Amino acid sequence: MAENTVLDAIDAAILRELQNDARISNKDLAARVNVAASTCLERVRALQRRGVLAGFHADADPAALGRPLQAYIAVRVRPHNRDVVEPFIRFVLDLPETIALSHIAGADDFLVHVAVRDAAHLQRLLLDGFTSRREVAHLETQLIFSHIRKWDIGPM
Amino acid sequence: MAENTVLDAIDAAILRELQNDARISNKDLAARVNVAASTCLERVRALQRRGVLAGFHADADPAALGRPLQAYIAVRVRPHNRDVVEPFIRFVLDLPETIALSHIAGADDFLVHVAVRDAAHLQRLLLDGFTSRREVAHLETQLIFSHIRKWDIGPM
DNA sequence: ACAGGTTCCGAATACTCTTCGGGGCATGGC
DNA sequence: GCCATGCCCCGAAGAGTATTCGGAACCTGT
Repeated sequence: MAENTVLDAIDAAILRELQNDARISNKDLAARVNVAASTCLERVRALQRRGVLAGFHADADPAALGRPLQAYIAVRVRPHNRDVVEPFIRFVLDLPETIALSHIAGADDFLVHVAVRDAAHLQRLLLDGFTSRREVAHLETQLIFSHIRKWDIGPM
Repeated sequence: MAENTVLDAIDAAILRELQNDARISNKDLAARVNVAASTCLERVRALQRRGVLAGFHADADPAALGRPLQAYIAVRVRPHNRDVVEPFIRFVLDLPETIALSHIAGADDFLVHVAVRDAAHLQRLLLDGFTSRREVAHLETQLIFSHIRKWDIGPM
């Protein structure tokens, strides 16, 4: 199988199963995709080597951790150069409220996905965390009613 | 330990380790958090029962799957009522390009996170997938330069 | 102090992981 | 056609791990 082609049927099935349940035993995984356990193990390792499988992560529920409110914060950073942007990224990633951070093209420069306790907590985060920083030129906050992440993405 | 309190130190450590590597063996996990394997196993199951641990998922790299370009699509859906919104959500989640979908409060109604092959693919998705639908009143697309997801979120 | 409840541990069995040698099958050269 | 080569796959078996369960230790309120 060439390195640059899409996945074959077995790899795609392995990917699907592991995205669905990363803690499945290798034996059960092998049974689901109809190969021997040893074959399955080697294919999983190959997928990791190729970078297709980037990692395995437990999904913690922010609400169960006392952070039931989520929001997107769109941020414009001025001036938008490396010396300003890189410390800003580090700052955002160090915030415990941050779940994800995107650097985007458009009117806004960053989209920060946060999970907080309540509206007061969000307000404090915006005022003390963001608007107090000099490089933050503009903020726009959108509450998230619901956020659905599709776990099983595949080749197209 | 009360059900409504935050996690104790051991649970927090288990959560951190499993978010970091969901396929760690129970024995290694127990060693890392300094409890017996049997204790560790029971705590992990309790965290699942309590809903703190919502699942375990392999993280596949969209770029390695031939979809190196990501974007946010902000969508306004009119009329914004249940009969229109629910089919729209199903439609978006069924698209293979979709990675995540947020229902948000603000000028826009939804934020769709997609991964595509290239700009032409994105254009086709927007024109054929979204603007051709009658309930889609407005679209705004932002390319994503980089997207960083923080895997280890914890109690605050 | 003691009863009741909870949490933790370690031993033991059942089960799983992982390695490794070898078989089968496609591909390509001659 | 026929063999050599490389690739993928498999099963066996020892090493390692998961899981259960009985009992010890520890709170906590009376």
